[in-house]
Amino acid sequence: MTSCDSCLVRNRAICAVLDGQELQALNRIGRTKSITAGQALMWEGDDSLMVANVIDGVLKLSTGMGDGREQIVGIVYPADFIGRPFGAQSQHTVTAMTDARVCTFTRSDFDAFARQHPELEHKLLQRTLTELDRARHWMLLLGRKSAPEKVATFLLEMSERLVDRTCSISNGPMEQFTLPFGRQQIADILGLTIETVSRQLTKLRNDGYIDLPSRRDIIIKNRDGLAHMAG
Amino acid sequence: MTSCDSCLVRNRAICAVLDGQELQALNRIGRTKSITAGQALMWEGDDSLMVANVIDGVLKLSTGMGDGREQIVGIVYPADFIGRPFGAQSQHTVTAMTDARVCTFTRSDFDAFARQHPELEHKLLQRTLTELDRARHWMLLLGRKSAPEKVATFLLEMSERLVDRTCSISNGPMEQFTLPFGRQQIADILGLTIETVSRQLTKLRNDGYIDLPSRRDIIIKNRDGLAHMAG
DNA sequence: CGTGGCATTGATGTGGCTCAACGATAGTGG
DNA sequence: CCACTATCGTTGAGCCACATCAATGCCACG
Repeated sequence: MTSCDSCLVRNRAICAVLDGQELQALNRIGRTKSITAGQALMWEGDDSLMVANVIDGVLKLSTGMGDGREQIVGIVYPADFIGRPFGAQSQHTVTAMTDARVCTFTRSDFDAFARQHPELEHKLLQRTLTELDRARHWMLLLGRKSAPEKVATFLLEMSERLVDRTCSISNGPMEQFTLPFGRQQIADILGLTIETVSRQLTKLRNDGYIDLPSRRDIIIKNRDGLAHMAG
Repeated sequence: MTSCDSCLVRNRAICAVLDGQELQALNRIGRTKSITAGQALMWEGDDSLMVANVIDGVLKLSTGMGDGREQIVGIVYPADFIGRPFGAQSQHTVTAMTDARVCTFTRSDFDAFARQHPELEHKLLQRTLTELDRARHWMLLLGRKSAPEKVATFLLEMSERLVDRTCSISNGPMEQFTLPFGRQQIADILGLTIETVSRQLTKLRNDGYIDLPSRRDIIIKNRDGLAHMAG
């Protein structure tokens, strides 16, 4: 049995506010689960039956439109929380973009536990407020930014969010990183087509703002330039 | 002095979970404030110094881009909560779209009160989760829908949200309603230009989906048709 | 050495933006 | 009460950014 004590995200997930005894209780109702890249964990419109903490890996939240059109509405990293507590339905699909491990709870178990632990609810509230701010800020990008602005914003955002948090030595954004997803998914994040994303990236490379050593690797060569372009 | 007992939104705002005594305590730290249409209540980037409940009126949450580009990221109705508790900065501007009344608290007062009343925090958490779902769903519209789909979706959404909640007799969407804002603001909600909004509306009128008796009034004549068009 | 799944690149089309003129409506002051 | 004006909305013409359609290139895999 896996113990919370050895959990990789012990100090960063919402569990961080719990003491040893509370953690034991939470541990009893939790269950770690491994997912392979591409696999979905829950579906838009389904009954909300589970929630989870991400231990390892990157997942996407997405919503779609009958015809194939899809919009990625959130990206979830280790220590983030997924699922919809206190609600009947999942409003979006959760899919692993890399192999991932999550610590799952049935929603009813989690809801009951949370209601008995105000500190946990408070932490969850803080996270949710932050996510709401982030989502709303992304709406500006989707509604008002041009393709070059979108791509530049995206690269900067990624360089900040993909910082390897296990290594707390060098904080601040990274000048070099590997994207956890392909062009189609970048397009689905930015509300563009795959071709436009590709063209914008090669343009940024040709103009000396970035390098593209391989399909999924990015090197930022001119952060200020990108920031200026991001609008 | 205004008392919570006579508050219009007493049973729908987050305060609904508080008992008489708690409400008195909250009443002591709150202050009602009137705002005229067009006036801003807080600004993007400012220190988060106050939070509030909306008693009456409609307000917008918006974020902008240096040049004039603006995106409306939320619309706030009576009984909704505004502001950013437990955080240092307002992430968006709050502006009244109609004359409005709000019940304000300094952020520090509210934060302290909330931390002592888990039921209140729980209610706030539920609201925030719902708002997050709503914001993410709107991202699909902004990122992936065409102009006709956007406008159709907007009209349907408005007909559901503008239901006069003081009159609880006829629930369900309205076939006739008055928008609390003009064309520019519709454009800023949908990520379009004013001209495109205008054209789409007159097209919907010419095709018999809606009527436009005056600038701000909408009559829905073919809800199913609109729903189909919304994608 | 194929084969299949991405990514890039090019050619073409078009939806929505831009720029500009005009019309309607509400508010104002004579 | 009506002319005057400011504001807002509509309509038209033209254009451009991004989508679409199509071909080619690049690896990683068996």
